[in-house]
Formats: sequence, C-alpha cells, structure tokens
Amino acid sequence: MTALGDPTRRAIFERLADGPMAVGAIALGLPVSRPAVSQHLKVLKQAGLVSDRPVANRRLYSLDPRGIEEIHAYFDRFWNRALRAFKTAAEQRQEETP
Amino acid sequence: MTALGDPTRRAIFERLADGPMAVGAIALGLPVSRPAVSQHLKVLKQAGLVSDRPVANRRLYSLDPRGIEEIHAYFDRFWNRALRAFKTAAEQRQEETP
DNA sequence: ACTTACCGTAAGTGATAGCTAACAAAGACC
DNA sequence: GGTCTTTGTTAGCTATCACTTACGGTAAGT
Repeated sequence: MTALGDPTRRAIFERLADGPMAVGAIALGLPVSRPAVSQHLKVLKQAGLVSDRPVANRRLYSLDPRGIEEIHAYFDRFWNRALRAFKTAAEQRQEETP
Repeated sequence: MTALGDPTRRAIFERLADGPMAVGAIALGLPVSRPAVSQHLKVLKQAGLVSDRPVANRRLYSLDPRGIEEIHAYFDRFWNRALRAFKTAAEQRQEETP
C-alpha cells in the first residue's frame, strides 16, 4: 500500500497490467532513468506486488496476483465498513428530525 | 491515491471508517501531535477522501463516499485488466507446450 | 576470447515530506 | 468581558526518498 504512494511506481504498476515487461522496456516511455526503475521494481517486489523471472538476457517483471488480491480485499472490507458507518449516520439523522 | 501512501494518514483514514470524529479524538491514540493530524486531514480533504463540518466548538471529520468510490472503481478496473493479462499469458504458455 | 546488450547495486546529491513548537482565531461557559 | 477549549496555520528542522552517475556481473553473438 505504501509502495503505491509514489506516482512513478504507480505508472510502472499500471504498465505491467498489460502484461510482463523487461526493465528497459518499462524505463522507455518513463521520464526516469533505468536504474531508477530498477529500484522501484525492488520496492514493488518487496511489497509483494510484482514478481520477476529471468528470460535469456533480461528479466521479465509481472504483477503478483496475491499482492493485488490483498489490496483488493482490503478496500472491499473498508468499503463495507464505510457503508455501515454511513447507514447508521443516516439513521441517526432521521431520528433527530422525524 | 498518493494521499494514502503515508501510514499515519491511513491510520486516520481507517479510524474514520467507524464514524465521524473530531481532530483531538483522532490525535488521541496516535503517536503524533494534534497539528500533525490537522495537516494530514488537510491533505485527505484536498484529495477528496474526507469531508468536515463544524459542530459547536469542534470540527467533525467524516469519510467522503465519492473519494472512496473513486479508488474502489480504480482498483476494480485494475483488477480486471490484470486478470485478462494473466489469462492471455496462461493461454500463450499452453500454446507453447501442447 | 572479445564485444555488445541488459540488469542490479553503491555512493552521492537535491528535494520533499512529516513532525514539533509557537501563535492566532473562534466558539462555549462562567 | 474573561477564560478555557478546540482547531487551523506558520516557521523551522530533520530525515527520508527519489534520482543520477558510475561500476560490476552475466548472457548472447561474433
């Protein structure tokens, strides 16, 4: 969650949604250097959001389903809790002004 | 999205999921000072994630449904895109090794 | 074996962000 | 009116972070 706070990291993350990519391909089209992308990928990997596998000369990075599922579930729970809070708040207001 | 990158801000955000709260009540129980909470709330408000209304001496902060819905929709789209990518990747692998 | 391509890591730098302390403003209560 | 409470704002400091440059390592191609 903290890993997605940086805009550049989100850009990388969204880019990977279309499929696996090599580091150089990601850096191309981003306004930062390739080592910067490497460091961001390291952070995303430690956060469990991406996974990498070596293929020939390069390393292909892909999204990690488990990390995404984790965030997805987190926001689902949160969304429900917020809805309950709104509901009870609405009920209380209705009791105040009958 | 960037607003939820900070852990303290997420703590405030999760705290507000149980219902509206005043600034002092939020600061109580957090390891930061009250002005820090005020600044975080300002950021969250500018991000459209919380809304405030004055009640007597204090200001009650609540979650903004629109902001939450926005993030929820974002992750839903992202989740679907990622699933499509995984599906096509699996199909390609199956073609490679028949 | 040599070169080229691709990637990770270390060191260093500039900037941003979060925090505290101090002050100012507005309402409630005597 | 005076005091207390609650909150927003500012200045200043510190630490963290994102970035670039430079280097080393590995695999493919000649």
